[in-house]
Amino acid sequence: MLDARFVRENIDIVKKSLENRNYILPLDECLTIEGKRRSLLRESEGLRNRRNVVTDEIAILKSKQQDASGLIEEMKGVSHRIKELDDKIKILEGNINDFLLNIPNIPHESVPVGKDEAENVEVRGWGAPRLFDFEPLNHWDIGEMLEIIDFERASKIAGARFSLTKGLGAKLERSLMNFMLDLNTSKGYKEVFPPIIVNRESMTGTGQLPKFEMELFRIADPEFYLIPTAEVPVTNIHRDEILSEKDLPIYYTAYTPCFRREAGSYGKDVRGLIRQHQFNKVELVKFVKPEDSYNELESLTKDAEDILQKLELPYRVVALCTGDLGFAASKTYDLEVWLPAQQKHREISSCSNFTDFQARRANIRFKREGKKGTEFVHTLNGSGLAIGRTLVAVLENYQQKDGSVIVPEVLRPYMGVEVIK
RNA sequence: GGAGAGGUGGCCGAGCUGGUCUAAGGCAGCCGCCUGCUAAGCGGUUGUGGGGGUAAAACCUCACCCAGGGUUCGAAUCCCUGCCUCUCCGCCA
Repeated sequence: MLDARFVRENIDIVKKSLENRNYILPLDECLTIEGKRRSLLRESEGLRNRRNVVTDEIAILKSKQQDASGLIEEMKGVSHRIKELDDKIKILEGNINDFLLNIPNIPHESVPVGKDEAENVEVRGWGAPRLFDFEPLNHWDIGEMLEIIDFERASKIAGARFSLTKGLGAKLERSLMNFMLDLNTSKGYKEVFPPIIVNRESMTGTGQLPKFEMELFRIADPEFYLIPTAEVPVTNIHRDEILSEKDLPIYYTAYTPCFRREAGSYGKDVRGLIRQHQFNKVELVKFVKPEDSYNELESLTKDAEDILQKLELPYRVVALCTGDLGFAASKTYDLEVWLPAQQKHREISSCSNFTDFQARRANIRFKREGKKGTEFVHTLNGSGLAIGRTLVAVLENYQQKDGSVIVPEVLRPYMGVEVIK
């Protein structure tokens, strides 16, 4: 969410941002409502001031056994008027808030301007795609041949876009999870294991609600939501808190299952593990001081890249353009891993700086030493990494002609074997 | 699921027969004084958000005693609803 005062004082910046993101919102109308709200608020507060004064006078008169009926009559009218004004103000505030909640974050000046993902910019690459002396198979064929992934039974149990790993496949999933958590915690990220169903406030705090309800699994009664990413519970750890400057930066890493409706993606990636309703992911989350957040984005991205490098999987880093940038993000790097069967790079991590956008919604502030007042922290997060897609990348990149799969060096202590066959 | 207790300022804790509560008192923190010494004493000070004001401050003002409604001229205090915490019983991974 943007600050109402920021919007009214920087209307041109906000308009430019919306234009670059291909958004159309009636900003001027919102500003008119905001002006109206402030004038009503002033009237209401003036009357309250009057009432506070007169109420004390009434108390004094009564204690002296004197008549106060005139003042009481007057105050009846004043209180009535205050209530009228407050009702109007509340409606206007609701309108303004709904409006602000639907304004996306402002892209950083370094973000390339572009219409859609075709205009994203490759920043760097790492590793060379392996040369195969045979036709590489899709991961779902490898998985079924080795009997480590079972799509049919998963759809019997739950439905389409669910999967079941077993044997060394299940162990590979668990090994990836442990490897990533161990690596991340060795760099100072604190491991947390949060709730994976959350309330509406948490979803609103990180920006999933109210705009993206259709993408979430919801539990109706009582109302809860399944998290689409650990970003939600982990960022909300500090909702409505005032941190002290010396607490910052705070780094967390968390493994959680993630749940997504994938509404609107019918026909996309229908086979395999790429797009599932339920998948596992290890996430990196940071709370930092405003002046540090863009440097922290670079180091967070490097930390995610390091996982791919240690797994020796080729990838590239892409800076998202304004048209492809997520709602809450001011800047995002996607990591895309090379998948030989598809002959394509596919997203395996998305690292974003949300500046104060989530912090304002979730009310996460900090206090500087020796300074009055509070400021919003900046929040960042990135996958480190999506486990299902990493499993795909390992199977496809490490497959052998005989159908077996070599276990990456760094996973062998976790797997206990060198080859899956 | 049944029975009971409770949610007050950074923390502890009074107030809860409605009106100097602009919330006592204590602790902690900060500033100063005194005292020659890691102690004690004395005085002062301390939150958050909004509106106005200013070059920026100062300053003025409104709101905040879990949240949301209600009663009243006036609510921390009375009434209703919800959320959360704790204790006991039952059930359960």
